[in-house]
Amino acid sequence: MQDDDRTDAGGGANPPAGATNNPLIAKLESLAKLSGDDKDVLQRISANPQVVEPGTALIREGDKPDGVYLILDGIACRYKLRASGARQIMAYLVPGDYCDLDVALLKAMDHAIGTLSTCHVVRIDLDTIQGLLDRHPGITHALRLATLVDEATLREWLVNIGRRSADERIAHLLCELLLRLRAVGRTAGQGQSYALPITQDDMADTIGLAAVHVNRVLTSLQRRGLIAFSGQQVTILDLVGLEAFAEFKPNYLHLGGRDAA
Amino acid sequence: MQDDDRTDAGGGANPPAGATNNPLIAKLESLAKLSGDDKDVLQRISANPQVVEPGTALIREGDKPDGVYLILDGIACRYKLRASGARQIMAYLVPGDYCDLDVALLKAMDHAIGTLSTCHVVRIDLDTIQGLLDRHPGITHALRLATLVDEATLREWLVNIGRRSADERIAHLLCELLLRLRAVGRTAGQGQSYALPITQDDMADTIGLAAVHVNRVLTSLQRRGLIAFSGQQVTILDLVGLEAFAEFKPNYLHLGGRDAA
DNA sequence: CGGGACATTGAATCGGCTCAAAAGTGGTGG
DNA sequence: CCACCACTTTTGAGCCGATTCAATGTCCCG
Repeated sequence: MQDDDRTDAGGGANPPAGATNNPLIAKLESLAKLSGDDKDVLQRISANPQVVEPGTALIREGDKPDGVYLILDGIACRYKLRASGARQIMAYLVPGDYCDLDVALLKAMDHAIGTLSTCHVVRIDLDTIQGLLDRHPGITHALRLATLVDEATLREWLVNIGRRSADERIAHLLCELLLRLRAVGRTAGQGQSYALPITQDDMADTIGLAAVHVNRVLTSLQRRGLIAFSGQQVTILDLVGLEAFAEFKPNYLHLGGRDAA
Repeated sequence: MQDDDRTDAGGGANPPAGATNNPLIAKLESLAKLSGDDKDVLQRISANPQVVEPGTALIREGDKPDGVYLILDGIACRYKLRASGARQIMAYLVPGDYCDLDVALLKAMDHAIGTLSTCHVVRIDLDTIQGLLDRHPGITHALRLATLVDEATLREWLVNIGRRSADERIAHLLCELLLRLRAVGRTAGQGQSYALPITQDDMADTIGLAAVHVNRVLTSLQRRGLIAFSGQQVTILDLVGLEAFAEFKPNYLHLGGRDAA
């Protein structure tokens, strides 16, 4: 939809002042040092993204994966479907995220990947990836770190669903998204707000709740003055309060600077 | 406690007929081919395990990890604690499993690892690991596959907690454990039963339920003739029925042979 | 202006929780 | 060998958070 608006909005609060607009570079730089050459290569890879409609499957369960998708704009996700049609979303792919560097080692995907919003996506074939890993140790290292963070995030989501109340779960998710989007320069305002182009249904399938209840919780969080919505733009009005409420500890994101190790 | 009894019990139904008793070798062989030399090296690494009491922390959240723990007997787990004391277990480490090959890349652990039962454990230092990765490509490949399976398992647990009922969750967990323990030769009977040396409290913290309710569900699954308990030995009486009930699809374990890819 | 997707609100229900107590179970020391 | 203790399992009763079902409201788009 209005992705071009968002590009402007992102200009407000990019964290490493004067960073690229390239979310992959920004993400990897938040985890490790990259050389100028590394960045050039990554920039070249991100050229000419294709635009994908919301609700498009990029990879289906059972497929033998033959490439990697890099998200440059929008939100995609990993998910599984039950026979009943119930869906569980297991990860969000925000700008700078990519899927399954080395899943090519496996014979078949055990889950699907699809877009939640309109997305700008680049497909990178295996040879390109391999070349990258062979010739750019700095990138390789950063990508490995990123993989570890993905795993840590997955674990935190398990804690979220398993041991937090509905209100806490949503608060936690909103905190996480703020930090992740900040790291790739996709926040607006004073770095307190961001576009969240997903439906309440999507959010429900993310945190193991029913959509109706997600609605009630969001309403309640707004009434308490913790967050505000205007359309699909979320603003965290009281980050400290929201983090405390959700018992959010950002350590699992392993962000280089600001918050803990 | 009676870990020596268990060693005997395991002798009943090792899957690749005439396999080693070494669970790490068995596990890796279920994922990839290993040379004789590879197996020798792994066998040597597994020598002289130390015995660890139930409820011992092997690694604490915040620690800077300096080695890898390999489980040879018993069950350990990854977990996080909330301020309230609530615990979420995020993974089981059964014989042949190990923790965090390359977590040394990170500055601090974002979760803890501890034993649930008495365990036989080997600590492998980073140099040994590095030597293994440098000199044994076959092992390296198998270890990478194992890491992917760990991730896939974590995703399936998220689906389990997020989108299955209490009964289905427990049924699913019991199915998964049967297959995992079979793959490392730790089942007894006709490969339908195994030792599950954990409390109902542990299980509750694993699947996001209260211990009392775990008890009721276990009782109910027994009444329905799907499983049987004798002490801490579980027997899956009707695997087909249990899998159907839990909607268990073993594809995410990526086991080489028997069940799908 | 009409249709479709999404959000919002209400009412009733239910799955799983909390609290509480009783009944094993195994280990320990006298 | 028995009594005792701590831990775990089992069972009951009542409650509450989240669900389902259903209706209404809102916005966007053709």
